[in-house]
Amino acid sequence: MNPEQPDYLQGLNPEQLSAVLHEGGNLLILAGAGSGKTRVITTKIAWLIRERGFAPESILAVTFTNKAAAEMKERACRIEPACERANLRTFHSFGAWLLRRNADLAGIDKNFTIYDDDDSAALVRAALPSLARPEATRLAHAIARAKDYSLDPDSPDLGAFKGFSDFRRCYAEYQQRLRATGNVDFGDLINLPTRLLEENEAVRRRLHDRFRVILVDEYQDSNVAQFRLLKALAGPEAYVCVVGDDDQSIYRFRGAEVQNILSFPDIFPNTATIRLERNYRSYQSILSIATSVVEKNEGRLGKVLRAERTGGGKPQLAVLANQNEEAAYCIRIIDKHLRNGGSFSDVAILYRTNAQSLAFERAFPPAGLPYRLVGALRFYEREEVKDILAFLALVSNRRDEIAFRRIINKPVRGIGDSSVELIIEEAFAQNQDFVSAAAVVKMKTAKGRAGAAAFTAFIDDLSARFEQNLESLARLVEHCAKESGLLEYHRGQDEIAGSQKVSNIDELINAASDYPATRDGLSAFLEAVELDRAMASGEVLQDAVTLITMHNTKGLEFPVVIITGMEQGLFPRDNEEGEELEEQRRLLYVAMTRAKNELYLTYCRNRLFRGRIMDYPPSRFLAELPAGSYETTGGKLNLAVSAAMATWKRGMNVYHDDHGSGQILAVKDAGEAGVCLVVRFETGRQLQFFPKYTSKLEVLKNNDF
DNA sequence: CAATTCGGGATCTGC
DNA sequence: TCCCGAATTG
Repeated sequence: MNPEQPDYLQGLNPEQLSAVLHEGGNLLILAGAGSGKTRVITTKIAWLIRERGFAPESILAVTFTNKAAAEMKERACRIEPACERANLRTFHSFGAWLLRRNADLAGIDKNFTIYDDDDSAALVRAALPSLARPEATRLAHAIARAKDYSLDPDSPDLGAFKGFSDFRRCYAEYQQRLRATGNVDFGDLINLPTRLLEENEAVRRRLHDRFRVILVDEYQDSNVAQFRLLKALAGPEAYVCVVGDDDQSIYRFRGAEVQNILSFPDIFPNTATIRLERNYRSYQSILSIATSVVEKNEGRLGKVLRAERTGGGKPQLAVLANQNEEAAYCIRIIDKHLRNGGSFSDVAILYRTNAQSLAFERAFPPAGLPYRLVGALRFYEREEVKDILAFLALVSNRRDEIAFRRIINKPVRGIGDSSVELIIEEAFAQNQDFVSAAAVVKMKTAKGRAGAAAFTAFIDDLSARFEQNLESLARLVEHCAKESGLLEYHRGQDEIAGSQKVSNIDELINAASDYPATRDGLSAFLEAVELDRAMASGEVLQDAVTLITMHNTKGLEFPVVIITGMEQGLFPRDNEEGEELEEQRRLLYVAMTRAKNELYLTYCRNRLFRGRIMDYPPSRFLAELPAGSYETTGGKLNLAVSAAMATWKRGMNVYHDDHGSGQILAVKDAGEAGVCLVVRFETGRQLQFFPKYTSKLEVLKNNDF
């Protein structure tokens, strides 16, 4: 330890210190889980400002989640308050920031709103009415992936996106329709700034001149489009530092490209590489079991994590009957933790899908457990929020087709599908916005006429209120909720369904109070809601258990972690093989390495799924864990079944020595006997087999699994 | 033409 | 269970 170093550099280990003090070329930090990378980044930002004289405004740090961005800002400001003025954002938030300031040059409306995946799918349906909904969703998904790879409709590489008869034309149609609305989707938030930088020298110079330091956290989850933006943004003078861990790459499904981290030193010359392999977070027993998971993967750089903390017990696996017992088990763990002097906020309950939170949300309040639900609001909860936002979006931009379609007849005002299409066509034909078109088009019924008049008058009234600038934004949003009739409408829905829509609207109104009642304030508010799904989800409880998806835990840590739902078919899903399966292993690795002191896993023998009780064998990941790496409570596990379930799947084509070709109709848990297969052969016969006892059955190669 | 009802089919992760 | 789309009724 060097006594001449400033206080905030004391306590860094040699690798961390060299990462903070590195200058000159570019820097790649390969940082294992819990190796203190956030500390390195925040310390580095503070050091650059304090010791190296960088203006805070010249520093850009991007992360992947809002939670991580907020935490980074808080920790950096704690060391050096001037960090408040540095640009610490998510990639998408940075893209939106850049586009708002250069909207004219990028060819879009300054008050653009951001289309999420649902909006994009709705736009695909509007542009291509012949598509059924599932197909439109798949197409929207494929377009989003193309944008992740920075591919335009005329890019020659689009051939990789198969599965649609005319993908190029559909993509082009979508893109044209999107530009007509004046709005952007998530992919545009990355690609439009890149294009602006690449094509406009003045903008490029200005930004190169401004950003002298660019840091990227969770770099293993960047996609090709983000890599290209980073390249375009980094001027010849810029210092680029990226931090990542290939074992924690968990967003391949949305275009993340591990190649970015491997090729970084080739693209950014004079790159030094520093590895952080000392883990300060978890006990060795937790690191060992986590490492044993990713060791099963083939394509990895490979690194050794060493625990700096000694002690700690073995991870526990609980075998439980169903999701209610699972919630009860979690309550017992939390109670025990509290009795030992811990607090609610020490505990996180992790799951693979958001739908799994429901059992905990039901079981916790009666047990007196406060909880905080992190991340995605479920769709039905968002419905009413999006309705209100659609009115506001229309005030912001009257060409917003999806917002218009969403609320033109909600609550019902006698304007049916055919009338809506009439208005849309009129708007396109006359090149005018949808609200004006609604005022002009002749409705076919008296009800429709009255409805359209009331609608346009209401939008005009809302717009006027923004111009007058008399009320706060929260009051304007409240006015909108009441006078649109949506509040009443959703109150009725609440009474029918017992839902919480009105209180969600109240939360939305509260969230608006942080923004000024101007058009720019409205745009900022809409952007924040779109980019931060957690924002409108309610007040932050002081001390509460965290309910969170495994994906959302990236970058977080908790003294006690319970990973729930270790069932084959849920985690991993049965169709996940190869690269996808490896990604799921990395996800489990991420989940396990969030735990500081105690790690629990739960497996439920059956689970309520789509209103039905379904049997599940244990996750194949449990079968992969070394025998002594954890302790089991609550019952014996039949891991033979999960291994067999991984081999035999419903729908597979099989061949039997005696009966010929056939297809698997069902795979049943047969306990000690492994699995029982129900097979229908081409001869029409339907028979059952136990693969454990016969070798006459084999999997045919022509399966899509 | 608009609004409601009923039956079949689906399944995640997130900026 | 929930949601979509076809079919039916007002």
